[in-house]
Amino acid sequence: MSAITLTPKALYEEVAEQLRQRIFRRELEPGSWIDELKIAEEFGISRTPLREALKVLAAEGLVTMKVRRGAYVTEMSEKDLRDVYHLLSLLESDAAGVVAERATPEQQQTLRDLHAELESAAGNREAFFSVNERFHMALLDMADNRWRSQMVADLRKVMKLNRHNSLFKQGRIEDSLSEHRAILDAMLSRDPEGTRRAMQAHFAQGLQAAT
Amino acid sequence: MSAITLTPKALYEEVAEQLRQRIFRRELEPGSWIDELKIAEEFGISRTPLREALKVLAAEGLVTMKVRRGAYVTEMSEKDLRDVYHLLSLLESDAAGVVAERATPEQQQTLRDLHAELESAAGNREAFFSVNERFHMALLDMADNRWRSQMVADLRKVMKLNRHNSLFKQGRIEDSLSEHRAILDAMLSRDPEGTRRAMQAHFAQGLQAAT
DNA sequence: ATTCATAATTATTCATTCAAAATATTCCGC
DNA sequence: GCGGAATATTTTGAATGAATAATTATGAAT
Repeated sequence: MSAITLTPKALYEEVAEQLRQRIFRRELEPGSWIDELKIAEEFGISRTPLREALKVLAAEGLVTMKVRRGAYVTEMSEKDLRDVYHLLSLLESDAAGVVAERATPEQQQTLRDLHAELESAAGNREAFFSVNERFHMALLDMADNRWRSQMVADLRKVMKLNRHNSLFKQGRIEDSLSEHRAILDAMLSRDPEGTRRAMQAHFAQGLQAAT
Repeated sequence: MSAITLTPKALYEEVAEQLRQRIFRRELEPGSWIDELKIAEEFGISRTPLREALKVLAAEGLVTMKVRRGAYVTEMSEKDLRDVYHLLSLLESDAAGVVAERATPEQQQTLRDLHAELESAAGNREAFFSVNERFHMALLDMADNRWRSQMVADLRKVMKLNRHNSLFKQGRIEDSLSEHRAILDAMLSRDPEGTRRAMQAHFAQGLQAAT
């Protein structure tokens, strides 16, 4: 009957995801060296799939490979943070503009629903963060450009390297919500330029809060 | 005296570059399967560094990994071509705007020089293509955002997968030159908005010629 | 004759082994 | 006691080998 799930993903993919989680949880700190032997032993695997996973993470920007000296968790400077924010703002505002132009009524409803979910999650930091991410990713999907979606996904990953990852300081959740409302309003009015501006304002505020 | 061996790059990096060349030369066709054994034998290496190189190329988007099926050269649809062009336009026009705002007199001179070189290379397709790439990359460098530079470099690589890679049909070189002139003029006048518009026009024309 | 199942072959994926390089430690000399 | 060189240990990088999974082909049954 049920799927025995024979190798849904390759081992190196699984390992890559596990490593991401460890990095995001700061169990592996930015700037620190990644001990291949130790990690391989902890995971109960050999070094080969681990090394392949590290190459994937290096391509994403999460780790940095130094020749003959192994892998290091990427360190984000203040400038890196600003630069990545700038790109996210550029890419996501563009995507939002596209969606404002082309969204079907069903897609508009989906966004309304997600926003409602976001409003009701305002009390819970974790839930808010999670729904927020879903909202942004849904938008990206609707904009229908797999290359942009991939880039944004990668940039959002490296963003998580920053210790001020908690984008949400005092009152930031309320501000973020009202910014989201502005984005949604412009989008539902099919106002691409207004949507882009609103999204850019959202990111500008986010950067402000993160630094 | 001289450098004896000096491993400047890791083997898998070398292999990745070799594979890129083969893909760009269409010795490995889009959609075709990459035979690990065969390639490893041709390069005289083992499968291990080759597999690591393939992971890097997969992250760049040049090859696509299928679970338990190996690596395939990525196929670019017409839509993919348009989507990638759209992103290059977005990212490079943004970069050009930044340079228009912040370029030092020395950097402005460098761009003038590169443009002059481009004008004089107008007769030679290969040379023109090469200088053109140098111009765009110099601009990216000056815009000083390593994340954007990396993304643009990757996107430009996947662009080369397209058979209409010859961005330059009849008369395209002359048009391209005049577009470049417009970009440069706006940039030297420190007109960010005009520079962005000129760069976007340049890419719109490029897409037109490529489809 | 066609379809389904099983077996065999082929290729990917992971582990183990080996070699080379870099760093750290120790020993000897000044 | 300090500094430098040599050796040893640690660690990355590459190769080979073993095992698993998938596809294809063949055979049998309906």
